[in-house]
Amino acid sequence: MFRNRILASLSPDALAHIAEHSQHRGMKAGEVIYENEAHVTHAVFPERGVVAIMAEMRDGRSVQQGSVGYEGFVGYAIVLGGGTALGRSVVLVAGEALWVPIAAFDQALLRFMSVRDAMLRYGQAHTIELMQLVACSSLHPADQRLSRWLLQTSDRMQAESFYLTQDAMAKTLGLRRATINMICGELMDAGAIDYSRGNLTVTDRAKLEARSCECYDRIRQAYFSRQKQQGLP
Amino acid sequence: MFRNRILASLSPDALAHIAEHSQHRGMKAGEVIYENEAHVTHAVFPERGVVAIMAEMRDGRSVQQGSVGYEGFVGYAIVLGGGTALGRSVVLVAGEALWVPIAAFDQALLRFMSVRDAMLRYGQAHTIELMQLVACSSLHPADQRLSRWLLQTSDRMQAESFYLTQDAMAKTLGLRRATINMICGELMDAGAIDYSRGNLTVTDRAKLEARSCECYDRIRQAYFSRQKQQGLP
DNA sequence: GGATTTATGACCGATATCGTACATAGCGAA
DNA sequence: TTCGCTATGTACGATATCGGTCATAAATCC
Repeated sequence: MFRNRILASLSPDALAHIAEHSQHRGMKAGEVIYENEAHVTHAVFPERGVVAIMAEMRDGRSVQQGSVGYEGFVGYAIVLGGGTALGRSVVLVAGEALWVPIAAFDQALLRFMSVRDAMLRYGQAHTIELMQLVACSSLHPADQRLSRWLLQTSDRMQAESFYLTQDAMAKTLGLRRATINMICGELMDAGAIDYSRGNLTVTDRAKLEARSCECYDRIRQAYFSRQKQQGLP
Repeated sequence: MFRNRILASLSPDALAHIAEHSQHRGMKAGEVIYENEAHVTHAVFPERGVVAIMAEMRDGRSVQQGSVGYEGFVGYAIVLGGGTALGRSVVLVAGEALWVPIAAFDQALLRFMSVRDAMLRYGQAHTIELMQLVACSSLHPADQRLSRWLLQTSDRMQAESFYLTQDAMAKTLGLRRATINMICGELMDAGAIDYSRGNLTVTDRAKLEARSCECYDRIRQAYFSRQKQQGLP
């Protein structure tokens, strides 16, 4: 039914309620969903494609603080009760998403246990991801971080091939394009990826995992293998 | 009554319920509160001192993923419904804390709106902090990060002086002790801090702010902006 | 088909940080 | 007091990454 994993996990009545009030929209690459601290009007559940949450610094440099694909949603601030976006969300790889108005979403949170459970699960995975990313970007060299990030993006795309320029990768990882270029060359020489003018393919996932840091596995586990949860009022 | 800002913000009935079932304990520097993924039995609200949440990598390197002082608590995993610690929490600067058993805490969450509100507020601030730290550790040089971190630690201590070895700072920021030593020298030359054998004093907060990155302000705002200034020294 | 834009590959010197090692000063214990 | 431990200051070469620039190939537009 829904590719989005959170939506797919909801009980039928919750899903019916949400779907009734929502709409499907395409996401074009580069499109900004929310500016940082913008008023959040919808929870956006990607069905396909990847949204990057970006930090933009005063000096113009930027770096990704997290990303969202079919396994999550944009607008976590709603759950935290803030109402303003925690970062700048930009479409990194084009796709489409379900836009759920905040009123319908809040009501669903209130009414359906399956929605609350899903939010707790996502909140936990998301928090673990953020914590691991703090460590990763402090400790791990650029080639390992890029390898990790390519694997994560491939996971979130549920695809081995997608469109991404070196420039986009550089902005995302807070590195220079020249550095990305060099590492991409190494990864191609190693046969881990194939790359040409934005058309990126992960050709050998095992090789890419070998070149990435332990953070990839830890984050993947946070999203894909923690299931025990308890309900919260 | 309570120095801990979360406890201080609770309604009298909630506070009475929590205090009744809890106990005060000292925290010695170096003491481990929870190992990573350990079973969480208490929510720990520091009254004084600072607890660091550490990531430990397979190669033995470590780095701080966040820290907790009088403005927060250790055991956020409880709120997320996980029950297992999200990182390794270690006492960085000695102090004392209120230990609230998980049963009493869950009950308070269920029963008192003020507890739920406090958790949402803290969750939001904590999430913003993590996101900013991801950006900071990707983009900002060691001297700015150390300056930011000293300011944050001073804030969490509500004091200008505290005990911290260069070795502890190095482990915390994921840098070499030699690097810390160099930067501390610069900060002392600039008159921003005073330092000798672990006895650290922030002598000129303004100078330290000037040398730190914008991340300090952003994180401080996340924790302190929607409340009255709570006696920052 | 030619012009323009986009994305790349590559190069330079500069600099921040690393890994390691070693010598010394203060401090507490015996 | 003397000893031993802890914390420090410092030095060296190695390496990763930066900042900036330029040339070129592919794609796109007219």
